[in-house]
Amino acid sequence: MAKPAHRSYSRYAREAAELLGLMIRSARIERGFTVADVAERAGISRGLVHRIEKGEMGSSIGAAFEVAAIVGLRLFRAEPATLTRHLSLEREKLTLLPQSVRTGTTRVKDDF
Amino acid sequence: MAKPAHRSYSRYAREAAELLGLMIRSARIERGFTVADVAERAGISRGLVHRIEKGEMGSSIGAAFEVAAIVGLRLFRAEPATLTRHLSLEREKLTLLPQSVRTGTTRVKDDF
DNA sequence: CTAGAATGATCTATAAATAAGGCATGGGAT
DNA sequence: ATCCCATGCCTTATTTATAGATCATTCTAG
Repeated sequence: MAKPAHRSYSRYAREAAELLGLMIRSARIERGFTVADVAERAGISRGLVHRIEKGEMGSSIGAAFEVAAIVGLRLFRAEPATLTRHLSLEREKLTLLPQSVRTGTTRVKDDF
Repeated sequence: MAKPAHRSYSRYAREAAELLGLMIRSARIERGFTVADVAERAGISRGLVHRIEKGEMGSSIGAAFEVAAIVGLRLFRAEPATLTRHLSLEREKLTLLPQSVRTGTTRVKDDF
């Protein structure tokens, strides 16, 4: 049973999605692409590109990130060449972290 | 389920999603949250949080961004307080751009 | 102004995501 | 070492997103 409808989202999440959509639209227009252009190159429908640019929360990560890549938008302020490097660093960082979180026990809050 | 779409994604889009997932997982563990904790707070299932952390392309923008917000991850390197400001700037920028793109003419916009 | 084109919005059938639950494994604490 | 519990990974029913078509509107170019 999936959830009954109408999810609630935090303001931050909503604004982040809206900002992503606006940045995608800006980048697309600056590059002279139509919505249909981007849709075809991304292999998705025109309507979906439109919804992504509107920042609708239901669109998939894959579609949104693919569109962002097509219009040349850099996620995480990382160049394509350095994104892989960021990935490696993050993977390495994770191996140093505990692989499961134990609740109940006094969690160390000494973040650094 | 009759037509397996099997979408193809660019390497950049895939890596961006994976990086987002890894950063979410790092932030969650550093804060001492379990997957179940985050799922409950986000109002989604445990499995979905898990898939988001794995960087699966099918998960929704809304779920992923909500989880990111819960674990304290800053999208776009913007603080929550400044995200709204970024939104305003981006909206304003868009009003200065042409509101539709004409394909036929190679518009470079390098007008005089 | 007009014509053509891009955008925005709505509808339906279908494909896919999600929730919920269970189960196996592995890590962390004792 | 044992015991717990978080994680990871399935399956299935249901919900939701998506594709595709269509239409109205708005913008741009001429």
